[in-house]
Amino acid sequence: MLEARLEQAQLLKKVVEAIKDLVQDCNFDCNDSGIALQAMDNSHVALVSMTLKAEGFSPYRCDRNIVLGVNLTSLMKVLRAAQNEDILTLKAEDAPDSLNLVFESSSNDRISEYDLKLMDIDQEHLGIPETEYASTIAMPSAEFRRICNDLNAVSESVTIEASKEGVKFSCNGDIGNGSVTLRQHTDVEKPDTNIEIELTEPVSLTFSLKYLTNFCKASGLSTQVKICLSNEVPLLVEYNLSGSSFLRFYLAPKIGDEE
Amino acid sequence: MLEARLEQAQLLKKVVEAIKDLVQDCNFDCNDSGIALQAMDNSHVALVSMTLKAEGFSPYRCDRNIVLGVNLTSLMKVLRAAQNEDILTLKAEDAPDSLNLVFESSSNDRISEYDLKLMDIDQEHLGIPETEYASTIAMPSAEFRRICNDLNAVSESVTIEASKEGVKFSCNGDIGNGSVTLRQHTDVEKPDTNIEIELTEPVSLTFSLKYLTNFCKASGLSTQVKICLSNEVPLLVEYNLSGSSFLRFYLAPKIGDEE
DNA sequence: GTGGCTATGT
DNA sequence: ACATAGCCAC
Repeated sequence: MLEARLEQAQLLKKVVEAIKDLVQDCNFDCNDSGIALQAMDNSHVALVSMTLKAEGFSPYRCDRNIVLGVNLTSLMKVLRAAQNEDILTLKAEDAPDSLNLVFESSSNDRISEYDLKLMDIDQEHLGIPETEYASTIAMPSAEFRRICNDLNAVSESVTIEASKEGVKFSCNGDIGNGSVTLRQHTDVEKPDTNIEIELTEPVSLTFSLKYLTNFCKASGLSTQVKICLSNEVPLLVEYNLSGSSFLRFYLAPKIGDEE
Repeated sequence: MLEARLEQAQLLKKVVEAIKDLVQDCNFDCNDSGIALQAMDNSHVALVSMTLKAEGFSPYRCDRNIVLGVNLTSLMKVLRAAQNEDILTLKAEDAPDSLNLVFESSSNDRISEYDLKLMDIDQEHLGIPETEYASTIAMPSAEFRRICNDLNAVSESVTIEASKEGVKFSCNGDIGNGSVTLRQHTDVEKPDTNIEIELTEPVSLTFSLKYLTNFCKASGLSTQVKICLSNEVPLLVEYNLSGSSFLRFYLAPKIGDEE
């Protein structure tokens, strides 16, 4: 059986909020190392990969592999019942037909309990190759969100160019064009505001802003975001959660005339 | 004639806001003790009972009984003209065909005046029996609203069970089920947050969440709400206003297969 | 001044 | 159902 106690119910709430527009139904794969989720969006352009490590829970217990097939819209309805400081415990049997969620108020005078019906979801196995990226950009997640939202007002897609001078987000649209250029910036006093650019080779790729703005719903989960690029390879947008848990989004670049 | 001056126009505004979705037209019965309203909703499942005592007005004057037949949608349109700190004076003749509403800004530099046409409404007399309830729960009105809204995401009806352990709100729906359990809680420092459960006998009753969430629109009128239950008797949801004025909602329980 | 919550409109 | 804007609390 699974029993996983999460001090911050809102962590799961934010994760589901960030991915429910991309994926309707998906499997949460639980084993002794934690809870993981991989799913493609309906149009098979984007891929979501989340891992919540066992260490992020206290306690965490999962004797054997359990697959929880969840409708994320229904899960979201339940998670909305979590108040800000609630502690969430997830429980499921070994061959579950429902997932049990218990919210305890920190003051302990309120307990809410929900059973969410599960479903069988065909698991298309998603091999996500480990990739050495040509460029990796770390920046404040709020800044990335701002850039995507701003450029989204001008165009449907953005070209991201990383070079040793910095990183440039640019787009062309009917009403005109726009670009934002960032250069490296480190402040030991405020590491959250750092912009770090690693580069082995210049890259220039174009992506759909609709997806990127969607990914940016996860900004609340982490002050920093990592953007990994290689030519002709899907972009990786990574939010690191506490204790080596993470939420990653992959997005195939647009090619040629699509741009 | 009636002349009633209400320091807080928004009191009446909130009351009408809370009941206008249940009742379209109703009589305001005015006499020397105050202004009262009783009405059933269209489907005759819920009943609203409001009393604004004369003491809540200053001054208050009503020589003889006056019945004001009001369309609440029209009244609401007029009350929306009230600003936050406005003082409201209600005036009517003895056999009125209109209700006069005057809004004065507290700084006294603006006066708005409206005359609302009245209508004849057949008064079905509603005898509301005094009941000794098997259980009475007092709790923060915001918390009750939160519970009703959360459970409303899962199901159309809620079962309220009061026992000596506490009170449990539970529901069953297509996507799963949910419950919220509260236990007694008193804090002399913050009496607004108290949860008090009186019980002479355990009760378990099921109600439509559509109506309950509707009642909860009155939450802004009082920090606390009182929920009174007896088996097979309509639920009473009571919001106490200043000076023994009150707004009460009654709701017949669902029985048997309806649940 | 900031953040959370509620209510409302699309 | 989502996003926004106003309100209230911290």
